[in-house]
Amino acid sequence: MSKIFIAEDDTAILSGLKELLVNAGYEVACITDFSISVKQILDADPDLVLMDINLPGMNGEQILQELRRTSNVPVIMVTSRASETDEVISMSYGADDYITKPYNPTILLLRISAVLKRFSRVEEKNSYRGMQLNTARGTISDGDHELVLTKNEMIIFGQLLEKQGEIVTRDELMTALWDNDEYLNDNALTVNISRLRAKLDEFGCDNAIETRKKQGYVLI
Amino acid sequence: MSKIFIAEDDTAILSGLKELLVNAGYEVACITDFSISVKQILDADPDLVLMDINLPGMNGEQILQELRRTSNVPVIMVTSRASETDEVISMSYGADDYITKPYNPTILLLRISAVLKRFSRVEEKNSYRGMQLNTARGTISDGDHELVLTKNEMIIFGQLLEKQGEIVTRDELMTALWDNDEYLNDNALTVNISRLRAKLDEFGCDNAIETRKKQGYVLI
DNA sequence: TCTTTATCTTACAGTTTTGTAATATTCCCC
DNA sequence: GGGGAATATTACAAAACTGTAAGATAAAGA
Repeated sequence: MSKIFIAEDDTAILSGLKELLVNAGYEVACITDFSISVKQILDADPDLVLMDINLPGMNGEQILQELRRTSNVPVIMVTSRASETDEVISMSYGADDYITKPYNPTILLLRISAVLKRFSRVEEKNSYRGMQLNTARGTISDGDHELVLTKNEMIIFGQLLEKQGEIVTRDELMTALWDNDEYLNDNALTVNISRLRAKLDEFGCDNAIETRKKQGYVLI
Repeated sequence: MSKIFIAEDDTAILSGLKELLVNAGYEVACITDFSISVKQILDADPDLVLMDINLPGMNGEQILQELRRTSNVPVIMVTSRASETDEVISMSYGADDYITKPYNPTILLLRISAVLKRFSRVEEKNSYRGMQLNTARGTISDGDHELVLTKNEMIIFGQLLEKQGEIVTRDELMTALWDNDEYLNDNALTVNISRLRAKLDEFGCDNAIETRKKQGYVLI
């Protein structure tokens, strides 16, 4: 369930939005007092922010600019401006979509779902069987345990994950591993695959990598 | 300079778009014959795709769906449909924005620039001083040479890069490195920083990491 | 079924990575 | 400017990583 933060000071509009989103199955957080701060948003750690461009004190564009310094959370701007150009300008500040008031509930929900889907598309590349892949740390974790992969294992797993369900040839893997400039024993890859499999098995991911003889490997 | 692929079969519209985009400083690629295929787009390797939703043979939504199986390249759909809902539905297929015909040139350019900016925001996190950081491979490359970092070096560099220009405390770094469950010699971090610095220096990035005594480190 | 070829496993050794300790240097604060 | 804490450097040894080789399986084709 995705959490949506609503940055809106008009209580009537706010409660309308809240009801709409809760009924659509979202978790909703909103500003607690009548001044919005970036800290409030960051603390709530939402999956998406719905922000009125006209907020008391600071305007939405400023908030957005400040938010963008530390976060990439998707933001949809709610604007009452008539000019299309103004809307696009607000997007150039880093918003991901915008919608004009008065908004059509169905369209708002569709836009929210589109933005969330677009983002999960970018991020889901880093997950496998519900586990999180942390490329910078070279680990896979399922919340409880963490599997540490070596550099070679990471490269192989990364290649396989990028094309999960599809065949990755041995050549592709060897190029990714050794850049082909130094030709290594053809078996080196086999050994590395074997080691990765052993680790994945031990971690509970049995038979994650399937061999397609004469073709390559597939991450199931 | 960003490369934009135009998937449009109407030659009049196509040449109009082409002129507009080239004048705006973009590099333009387009379909060569009158059937568009996903392969054509992938081969051109564009930074953004501008696609008419009504294409001969296959419709734009199908192309988009197929494209999305192997690529995350941003796509703007050009649609002539009147209903806002239809537009949003096309977005739910994985488009990143849409625009209705007849389009306003200024708005089209603004949208293109917004989408490109949004994407570079997601991706630029992985670059430093014009060099590309490849977390999966554990390397930094400037096109010519490649610097191979060890796991520890990668973790430290990753943390610093994520907050480039801001102070990262020693505690944060130690948590990232060792998760605090095993308390290590406080000096272990210092040594690892020292090693990372040596490598960066050797690679030509002199004084990339500044010490802020009693506060932490900053990646310049 | 038999042969051939692709892939797998295991053990080993060279190399790299990494934490420790001892010592040196830097910089804050009085 | 000097004492002292924070940070750096260096050398070393243990641990982890990785390619090689030799032999074991497994699958495809005849």
